[in-house]
Amino acid sequence: MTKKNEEIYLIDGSSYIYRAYHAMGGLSNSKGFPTNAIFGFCNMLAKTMRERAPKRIAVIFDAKGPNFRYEIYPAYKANRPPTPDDLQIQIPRIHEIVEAYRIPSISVPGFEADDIIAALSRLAADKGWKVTIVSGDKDLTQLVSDGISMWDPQRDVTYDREGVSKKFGVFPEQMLDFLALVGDSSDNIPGVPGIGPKRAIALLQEFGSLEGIYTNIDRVAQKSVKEKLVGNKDNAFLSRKLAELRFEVPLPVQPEDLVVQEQDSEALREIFKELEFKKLLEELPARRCLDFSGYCTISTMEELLEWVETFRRVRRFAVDLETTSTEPMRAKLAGLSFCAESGKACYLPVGHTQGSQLKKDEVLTVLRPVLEDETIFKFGQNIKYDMIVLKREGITVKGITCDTMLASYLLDPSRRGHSLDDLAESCLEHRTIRITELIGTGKNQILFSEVDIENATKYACEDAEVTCRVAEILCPRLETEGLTKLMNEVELPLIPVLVDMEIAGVRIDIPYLRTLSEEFGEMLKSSEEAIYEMAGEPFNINSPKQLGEILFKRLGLKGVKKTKTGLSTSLEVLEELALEHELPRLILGYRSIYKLKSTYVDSLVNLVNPETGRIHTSYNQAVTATGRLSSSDPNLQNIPIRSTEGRKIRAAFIPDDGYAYVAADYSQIELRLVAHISGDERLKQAFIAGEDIHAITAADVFGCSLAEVVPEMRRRAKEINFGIIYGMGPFKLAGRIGVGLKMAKQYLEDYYRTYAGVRQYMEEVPERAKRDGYVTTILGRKRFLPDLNNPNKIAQQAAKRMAVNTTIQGSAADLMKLAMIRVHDALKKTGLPARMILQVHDELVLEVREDVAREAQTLLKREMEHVYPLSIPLVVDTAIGKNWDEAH
DNA sequence: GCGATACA
DNA sequence: TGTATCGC
Repeated sequence: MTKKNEEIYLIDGSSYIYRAYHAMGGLSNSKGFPTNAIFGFCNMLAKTMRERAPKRIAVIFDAKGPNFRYEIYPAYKANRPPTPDDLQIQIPRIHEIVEAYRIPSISVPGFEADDIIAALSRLAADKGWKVTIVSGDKDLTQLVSDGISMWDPQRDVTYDREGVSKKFGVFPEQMLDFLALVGDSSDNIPGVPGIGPKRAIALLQEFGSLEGIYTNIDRVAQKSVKEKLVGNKDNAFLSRKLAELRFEVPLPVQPEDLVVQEQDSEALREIFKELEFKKLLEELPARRCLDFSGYCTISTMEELLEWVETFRRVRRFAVDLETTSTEPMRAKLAGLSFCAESGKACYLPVGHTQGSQLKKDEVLTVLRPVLEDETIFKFGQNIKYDMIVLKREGITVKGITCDTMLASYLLDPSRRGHSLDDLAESCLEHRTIRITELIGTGKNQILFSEVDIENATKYACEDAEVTCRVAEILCPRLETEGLTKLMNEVELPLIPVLVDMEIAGVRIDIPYLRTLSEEFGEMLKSSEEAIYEMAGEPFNINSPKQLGEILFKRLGLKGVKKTKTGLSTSLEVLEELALEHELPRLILGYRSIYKLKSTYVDSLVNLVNPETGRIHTSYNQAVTATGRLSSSDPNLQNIPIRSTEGRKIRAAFIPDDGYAYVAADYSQIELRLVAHISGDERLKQAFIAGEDIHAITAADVFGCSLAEVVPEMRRRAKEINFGIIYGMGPFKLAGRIGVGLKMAKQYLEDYYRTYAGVRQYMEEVPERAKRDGYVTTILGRKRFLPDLNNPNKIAQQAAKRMAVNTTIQGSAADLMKLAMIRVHDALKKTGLPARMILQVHDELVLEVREDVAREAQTLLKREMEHVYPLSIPLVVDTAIGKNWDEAH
């Protein structure tokens, strides 16, 4: 009896494992457990389940041990190296995952997965079922027929009879003969040596089959081909036997039994969590474990006063604002939510377009004393945002004792994603209501103030409750990890500093930028013309694809360098190519100008806030793995520092009328920290003596006196010093200073001989980190480096460099943050008409009323230099100017 | 040596 | 979603 409309999916498990393993190198979770094969396999499986949702399905694996092919041909797969360890340990997890999906899995001793698939697909096809083989392996296309097709979810292509022919040039029934001729080096199947895919296709198209070829062997025109075929007839037929799939497999199950059951989502959640498969976790059915019944909307003054009483009584609560924008300087307040104890939360709408609400001003008047009372503790998630919005409403929030985003960041700065949604998932195993569920996405997005109050209440109360609960989990964790002090003395006190900086913003010289835009535009135009001229046709220079066409096809330059999705056109490659052709040099110039023009010159104007007339760069405190701040809109860290173009952009940052800039930057803070932390006496002495450190290094490395150091020697020494900080290898160093590899090695050797303390330090840091699992900075900031135990040597080396570099960069970041807090305090105490407006790299910039510029300069230098007691002096260079460039 | 942001 | 360029 044939059943219509029945279908079955047969997944070629083993081949996906190998494919994933080889396609993705180095993937592992934060504990260093390799996950590349599992990841690739899971994605394939998840995609199949998501898009096809088959009722009948099985994953087929190779069985352990030999199979019949070895008996026919002992050398079968002989050249295949044994399964690598880091793949082997992934395999049990893959089986667990298949089990958790409740998908039947099959393997049969003595047979390969391909044979089992062959047998099953024939059985199912005979019943009239539609069979889909899930695989990317061309060997299996020999099974494709009317009822059997093959699908590769990775490339998302389906092969039916025509598809196979189109892709491989032969029909499914010829595939076996094709394989017999071509062989398979990875399985050590010989085929006919000298016959490649092209020739095999031609032969099969002409003679139909292997037998056809050999019965008509005299008609093979090319003599050499004929000789090869004749000489290797046995090989050809042996190869066919090896590639031929067996249908008579003793199957442990029948196709009818291969029914998928409901997946065990909890088991999958556990596994994905451990492996850190974020996207797959996200795809699991949401688990919403918070109870909304204790949530309420505040719509009367009585209710509000009652809540305020509660805040005064319990003396700690979580706050969260709902607004109309993610940019705090543009956001309009829609409402506030609070949570003082788990299970209970309230939403206080003040700016919704519909529904009855209390008046914002009255509400804020009632809330102000509580929010500004520093003895009543507040928790928040990225509370800097809320503080900016509230400060614009005239309220200075005090008493922040926990920011869940920062807590999460301190606990694991390399983790990406410290959003409330992430924390709810990882700390509470709760899937929060997503903002897009309320306001939609893209063009149809509405403002939060337009959301109806009932839904807004659920959303906002949930956020407040999650913040409260997460704070209760993360704060004790900070304590046990020894991070509380860093939190209380650095990260939390830094928040009000950043709040003031972001609110202050910076003035931009718009007319100047317009002329600069024209100037850069002219440069681009002429550069563009020259490029088109040289290329012979106009094209989109910014498209790496089109550029690649021109460079490598049209001009025939050899794109021997890097690839991934085509040939690379990176700086490195273009510089190499510049030796042979002028065009790459022009492209390089074009690119740098274009980037500056588009990301700074033209976009700075768009960032100007219409209300304040200034730009309000946002400083992110929870992004970098080393502890540095990052900035966006605009990203100040990326403005070229030395080039004329970069300086022109900095000149667009100007102080208010009657004000000046005072800029201060730490001189050599990283090398100084190397001296301090490593305790290397010679390096310390150099800094204590206050000498030019690069010149001293030059004298030490090149074995001469300080007076004999010429500029070129100093330049090389400078590169060596950089190399030390960034963990540069001798090869890279050689490239940078333009000497041979041997010479660079010698330099490093000489350096380490002179500064033995530095060498010891650079060796000890990764060792200790390997023991502890993390490195620490001068103020105890941690960064976990699981890759120190990664069997992948490349990843391990990288982690070693990060270990050293993080202690240096991270310590510098610690001190800079401390300095910002000190300077901010000092300015407040002295009441100087000055405010901090920029922080970038190792530099701080104040906007100061002109008449007190010198005073501010002295204060800035003093506070920064005495930020923290060290065994070497910190030196800060300062300058005053009428724009940011001048202040150098 | 990689990171962070921005653009295609 | 991926790649490049600036930075440290």
